[in-house]
Amino acid sequence: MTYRTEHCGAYGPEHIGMEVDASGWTARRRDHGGLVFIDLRDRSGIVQLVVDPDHAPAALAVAQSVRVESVLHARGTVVARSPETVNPNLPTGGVEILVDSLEELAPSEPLPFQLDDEGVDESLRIRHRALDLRRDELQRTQYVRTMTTRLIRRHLEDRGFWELETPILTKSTPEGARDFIVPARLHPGSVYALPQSPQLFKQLYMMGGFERYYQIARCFRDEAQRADRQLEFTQLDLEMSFVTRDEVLDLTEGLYCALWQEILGVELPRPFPRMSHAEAMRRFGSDKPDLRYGLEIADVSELVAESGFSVFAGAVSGGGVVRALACPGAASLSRKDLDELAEFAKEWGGKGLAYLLLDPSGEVRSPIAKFLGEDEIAGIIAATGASPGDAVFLAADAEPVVVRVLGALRPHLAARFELADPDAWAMLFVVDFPLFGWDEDEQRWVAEHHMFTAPRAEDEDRIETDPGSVLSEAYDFVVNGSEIASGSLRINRPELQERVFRTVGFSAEEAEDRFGFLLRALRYGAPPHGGIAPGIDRTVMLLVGTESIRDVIAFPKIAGGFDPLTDAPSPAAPEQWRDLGLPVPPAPKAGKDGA
RNA sequence: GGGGGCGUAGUUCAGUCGGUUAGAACGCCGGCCUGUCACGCCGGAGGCCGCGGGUUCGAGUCCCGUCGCUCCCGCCA
Repeated sequence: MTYRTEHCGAYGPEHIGMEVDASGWTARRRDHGGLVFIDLRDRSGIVQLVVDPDHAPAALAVAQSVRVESVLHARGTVVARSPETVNPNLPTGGVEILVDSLEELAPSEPLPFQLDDEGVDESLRIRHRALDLRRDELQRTQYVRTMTTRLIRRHLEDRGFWELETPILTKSTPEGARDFIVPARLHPGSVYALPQSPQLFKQLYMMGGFERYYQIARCFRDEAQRADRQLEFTQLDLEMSFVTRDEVLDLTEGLYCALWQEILGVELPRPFPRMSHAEAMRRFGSDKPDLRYGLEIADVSELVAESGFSVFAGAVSGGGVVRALACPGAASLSRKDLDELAEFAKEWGGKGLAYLLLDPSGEVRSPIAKFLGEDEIAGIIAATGASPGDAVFLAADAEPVVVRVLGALRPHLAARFELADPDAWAMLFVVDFPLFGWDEDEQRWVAEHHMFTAPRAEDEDRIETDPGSVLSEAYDFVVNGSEIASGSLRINRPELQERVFRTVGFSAEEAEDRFGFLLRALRYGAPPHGGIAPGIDRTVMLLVGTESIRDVIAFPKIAGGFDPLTDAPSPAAPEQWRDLGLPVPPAPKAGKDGA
């Protein structure tokens, strides 16, 4: 007894004449009354079963009653299809299995949705995820995912990395994202936290002399979800000792070249470009610019400082800037489109959006043209490289506002005018991030990356005197405008770590309380070390070309962190609360549909 | 926490200016059909129009609230 001789998709001419067992799901059934065709499907593909009553009368009754997605086991003979019945759209379409006997191993009820329906509500699909996962698209996606982690392991193992584990129940730390908290039953009032990343443990591995660590690590952040963010997600977490920034970047580059080569057959040009954070912000208004298209931002402050257009002149005299970008083909935008773009700019904090439309004839149309001198208009066109048919958009305000507005406008316009080549790959390392950023709400310096990031050696002496000017050894890996990985060289001397803690406002006691275990380890000789953490989910999203992280996670949560599959999170029983020494909360609000 | 979009049959959707008994496709159920591969043909069942309130002679349609889904902002070291 065997369920299958071959997987469904593996049948071909070489099996003709063979007596075989075939099992799988009923993908489709075509009942001709006297003759029934069944598309039998498994992970590998589809093979057609033919149930002919002249050949196997008993099998016909089974074949006529099975519903789609029922699980079948057939015995029969592989036969060649006659030339006119060959199906060229099916890899196995040259053959079929003439059924001798047919057994329904597990019937399926009528489906809550059809597998090939477009646009089925996602919470319904996730609720029936075992069914949904049978879809070709999700099968392929999970295969790319398994290929990705397999290649990662091979690539890193070949380079001396050890796959090492880190705790899931760990210590809650301040700063950064909200922690998921796990009450500790044996220590009433105390909690564990789920890791936001294995950051400190991998550093301890380096201090423990392990040299090269990696882990396909699940990370947890109790923050709002997004199209590309889940409460729990997977990172390739890696760390190296006695390493320089460029060695980490080279390794990352080599890994991604291997992934793209082996999974997509794409040869990525090396080296990947490296751009300073300051340059990225200045030229593209973003720390993760999409370099598949231009739309580069030009500073025209000097040009319009004395302009008759008071908005421009006023911005410059008030210490702000005027910057512009040219969008190809945008001269044809309607008044309504332009109003919407101005509205878009306001949503991002701008006061509005000025524009010049360059007609194909070369004539310039603009509500503000009458305030601008000929030379100003010519200068703006020259600075942005605008051509006839383009539109130039200008923002005038304080520099951070202008950067923010134009930085948001750039991908918005690129999407509107389909400026990004869908087949292009724009890999980029952004380097030289600031070490600190000023938090307006809390009125203090905060770590831009995280508190364990090393400052550049040449900036170290300004940590106390001018924190905002200190650049760090942090870097991001950006693909097509998405942040795919983030990393840094770490601090490896306790006194430097203490200086950073002080700068972000930690007292010595707080630092000791929160990160005593790190400081303790640093005191006994930490190697220079650094690493990076590429997002596995986002990498797979790129490889399969999806916009939604839920497409690459087998069992994702929907908005609000709810899991329609298991209905998690679910209320804890009163005795569970009591076990934890916690008060029993009031009954939760009414559920779905106000029922 | 805030803003936008969407909630009509099992699924995806249509539903005119507020007006008769809310439609289509697929699926489901029954019948016919021996070469289909999105099989075909005939027939049938299936609706608290998310929920609650309001306006109106009359509400799927307009208004308010609410719940759900979704995208975005905040947030995400």
